[in-house]
Amino acid sequence: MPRYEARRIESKWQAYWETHRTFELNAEQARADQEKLYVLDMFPYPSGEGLHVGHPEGYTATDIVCRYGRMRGKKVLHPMGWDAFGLPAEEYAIRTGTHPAVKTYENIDTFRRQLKMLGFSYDWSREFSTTDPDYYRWTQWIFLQIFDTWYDPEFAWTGPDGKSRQGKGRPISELPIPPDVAAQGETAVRRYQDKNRLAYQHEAPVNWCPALGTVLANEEVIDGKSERDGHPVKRIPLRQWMLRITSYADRLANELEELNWPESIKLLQRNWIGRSEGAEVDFFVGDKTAFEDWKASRAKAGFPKEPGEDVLRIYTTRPDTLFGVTYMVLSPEHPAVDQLTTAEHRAAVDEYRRQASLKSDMDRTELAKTKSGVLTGGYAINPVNGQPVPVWIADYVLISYGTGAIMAVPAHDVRDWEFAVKFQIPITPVVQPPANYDHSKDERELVRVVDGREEYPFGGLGTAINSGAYSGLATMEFKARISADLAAGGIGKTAVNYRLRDWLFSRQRYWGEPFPIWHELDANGQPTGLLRADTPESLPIELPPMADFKPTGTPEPLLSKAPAEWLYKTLPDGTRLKRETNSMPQWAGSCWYYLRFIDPKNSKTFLDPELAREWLPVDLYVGGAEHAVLHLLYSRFWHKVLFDRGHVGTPEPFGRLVNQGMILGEAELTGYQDQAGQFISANQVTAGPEAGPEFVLKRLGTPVGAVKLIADQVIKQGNDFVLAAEPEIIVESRTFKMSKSRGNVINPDVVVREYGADALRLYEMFMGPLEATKPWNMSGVEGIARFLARVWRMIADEKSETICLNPAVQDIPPSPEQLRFLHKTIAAVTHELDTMGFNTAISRMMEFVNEMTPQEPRPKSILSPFVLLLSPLAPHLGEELWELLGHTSSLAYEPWPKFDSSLLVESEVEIPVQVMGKLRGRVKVPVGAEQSVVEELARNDANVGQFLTGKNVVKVIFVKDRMVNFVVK
RNA sequence: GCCGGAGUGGCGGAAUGGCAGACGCACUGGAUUCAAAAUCCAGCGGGGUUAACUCCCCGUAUCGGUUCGACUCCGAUCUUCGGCACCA
Repeated sequence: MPRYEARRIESKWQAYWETHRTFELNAEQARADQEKLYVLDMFPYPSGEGLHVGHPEGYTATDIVCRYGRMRGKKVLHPMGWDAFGLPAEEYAIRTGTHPAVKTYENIDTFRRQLKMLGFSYDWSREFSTTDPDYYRWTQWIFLQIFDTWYDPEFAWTGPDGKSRQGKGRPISELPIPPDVAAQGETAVRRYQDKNRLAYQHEAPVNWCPALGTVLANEEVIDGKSERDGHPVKRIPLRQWMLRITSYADRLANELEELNWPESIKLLQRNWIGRSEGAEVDFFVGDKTAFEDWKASRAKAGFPKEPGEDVLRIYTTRPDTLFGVTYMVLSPEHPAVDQLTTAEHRAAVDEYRRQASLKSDMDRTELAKTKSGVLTGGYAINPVNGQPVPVWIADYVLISYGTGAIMAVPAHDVRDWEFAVKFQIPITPVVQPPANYDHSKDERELVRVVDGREEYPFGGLGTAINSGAYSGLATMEFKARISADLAAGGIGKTAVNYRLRDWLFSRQRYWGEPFPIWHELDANGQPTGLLRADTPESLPIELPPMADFKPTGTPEPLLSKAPAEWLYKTLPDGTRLKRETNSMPQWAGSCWYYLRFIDPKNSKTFLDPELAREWLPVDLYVGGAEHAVLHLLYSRFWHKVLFDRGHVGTPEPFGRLVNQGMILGEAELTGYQDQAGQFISANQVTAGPEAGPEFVLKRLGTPVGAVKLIADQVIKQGNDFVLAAEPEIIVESRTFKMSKSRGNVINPDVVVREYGADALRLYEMFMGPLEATKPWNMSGVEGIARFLARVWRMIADEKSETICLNPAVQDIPPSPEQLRFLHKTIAAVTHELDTMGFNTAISRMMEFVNEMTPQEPRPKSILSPFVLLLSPLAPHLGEELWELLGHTSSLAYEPWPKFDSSLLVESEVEIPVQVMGKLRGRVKVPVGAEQSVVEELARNDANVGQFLTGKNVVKVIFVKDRMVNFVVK
């Protein structure tokens, strides 16, 4: 009575693949002369919750591509590993006292078991975790490479990819040392080098999260709260490690061009990098007579690299509005604030700066609606017209962007306008808008009425007015002209800025990679600021044994509690050294794992160059869009440094990127009731205030209860769902992200137990396009399980006691129709797999089964190729049926079925007949029939004739084998 | 606010300029069964019409346009999801 038994079949073939090492790519195969296919999943963080249904979505897609690739004769690299450093394991350690490694490797075991249960064709011999010392040894090694590199923006060169570039990461030993630095001796040279490295230390306000006991990157802070768990974040100054990703900003933006990535992701990255072109301009600080001298000296000496104490350097994208400057703003943290502040304003300035320093990013965002600031009392001189302008400080200017100082042109910048209106600063228009200009929404909101006339800020392009000799120029021309004039006068220069900031690379946690860096100590045990790097031979720097993982409660890193023998050492020359006690962020390990998979066991180098040439770049990379910027930008950055330093030969790590869409929970119907139990339409209800009732009436704010409804209680009316019993009441129908709190999480273990791994795989692929967000539906899984059972019965005998072929399956020649149907299916499925159209590939196979199952007898020669088509998607069932059809070895490397296009040609085709573009009939014609033949037949069609009689056919549109259309008058 | 994606039956979706709704789910009716499950068969956007699955009208968020012909291309609007949000 063997029905389709997923569990029996799946465990049998999983054991088979494991013992036969079916999917391992050994050293010889890796170098074989075959087309390569490197397919990579974004490796998971092995959380304590285990696998989520979102994981198998991408993993199934890549598995299908790999299995299909093998059958197409490619050598396939398909690895899996674990991104296992990070907070949850450490938090668990804090709670329980268990070492993070213990919990981490436990979780990994669970994940591995779950993934194997789904039958993915990973080469498990390549598995590693980012927490393995054998792995993070090389993470540290790459850090040392970055530390050993400086960026030379002028350097023109041709890379191993044959492309010419300007700008290169070069060894620090090649950094030119300015003579004045060299003259100061070796220590000065070392400090100069340290300042120029791609990995450098920097004291800056950071996002300190007391609850997590760590500093977070800007990217990890959302609305002033930690991205993970939403703990509050404060800004405090701290010495941190930074990676100079901004040096690569242009290349990271420009080289997106050649990648086969979704355009939306490329755009996201470009916006994140946020390149802006403008000019830096120096405003002289001093009196008017000194100003003329300064101008003269600048005209001679040119624009200096560092601004010096006698000027305020600003960045602007609109140098053409210089004549409209009516004030300047420094960010509260700007170093020149002290010097500029007059005695009269000292107290107010100090208070404002104190307030600003206390403000978290969240407070700043909340208060963004109103501008704030205070006068310093200082003045600077506008270089284009010699006018002194007052200098303010305000927190709408950020220290981390541009020069931390702006020239304010209220007439042409909405923020400056708002500020100027509030503080009654003059507004001088210097750009005339085009005649037909419509103000933007932003601009209209800021309208003010002066002498009965409406005035608006204007941020667009126009014609210069009130701008001295430049008046009358168009904005773009003005910009170019004045930039050149400023440069000639040594007062300004063109400059580029990025929204992207350098990458804050240190964390204060235990469970991360230690830095391979030492700090030199002076006689008092204080750091001198000089650094020593560990040698590559001394790697890995393993995490010290520790029993207490409680945060220090201060920004002092947890590793500062490490044993002294780990923390300190003395060099033969007597220099005392202390280890860097920060650890690397979780991104570090995931920045380069795709490289290690190519050569995971190598103990001599992080990646054999020959293998790198063979396998890079990754051909297909699949994962969630949540990594659209951070991980993908960081990885690309590291890869480019390794490229510049000659360690990899491709400029980009991931050739093709596909983002799988999110899987949402099952759709939920919600009705709303007031306190009396009376139903209320969903459009009257809105989310309640924070810490109040969850839902309230829109108009009255009174609390409203939500009840879950079942499908029978609801009907569709127009665009709304309404109560069947009270059709005037609109109910809400929507889907939500899966979350523990909502209780709509689907556990893949349960699905596999109930329906089998093949059913789960197939269902996730059948739900819709891979990239789309789509809701889960358990009866859809049942439908897929039914399909698999139908496939089983098409080939296997369900009535027999033993597992054997269905008696209808026979060694007979196929009929021409069967053969054509098979070849149509092969052609369609092949095309769908090539374009990753898995949902439609499955539809085609369903059609095949619907067509073949009723037929008896069924020729084996038709069913065998079908099993091959099915096998990448449902590999367990595929193998089982393949065996049943008399084959003795795995189908994993069986050649993919070819289709004969001559068999696809039908002799007759039915084509639609349209009159004025409306379908009025169909005619059957031989394939390739000429217009005259088809037209004749079409005119004779009774129904078509009805629409032609009494009309004048003015034109006939004919597309061979597709359609015919009569245009009549 | 800005940027990007998406709106097609009760639901997931298919069709990317040429027969709208493939395939699946749900539902309805029937067969089988003592009964049920499973399975099999049929129907399934709305309205009208016919002796006839006959034919007609409407229909892919809304409004307008291009075209012999538009779910598909263009313009505007609405809704929704995602990202960014004082970046000078």
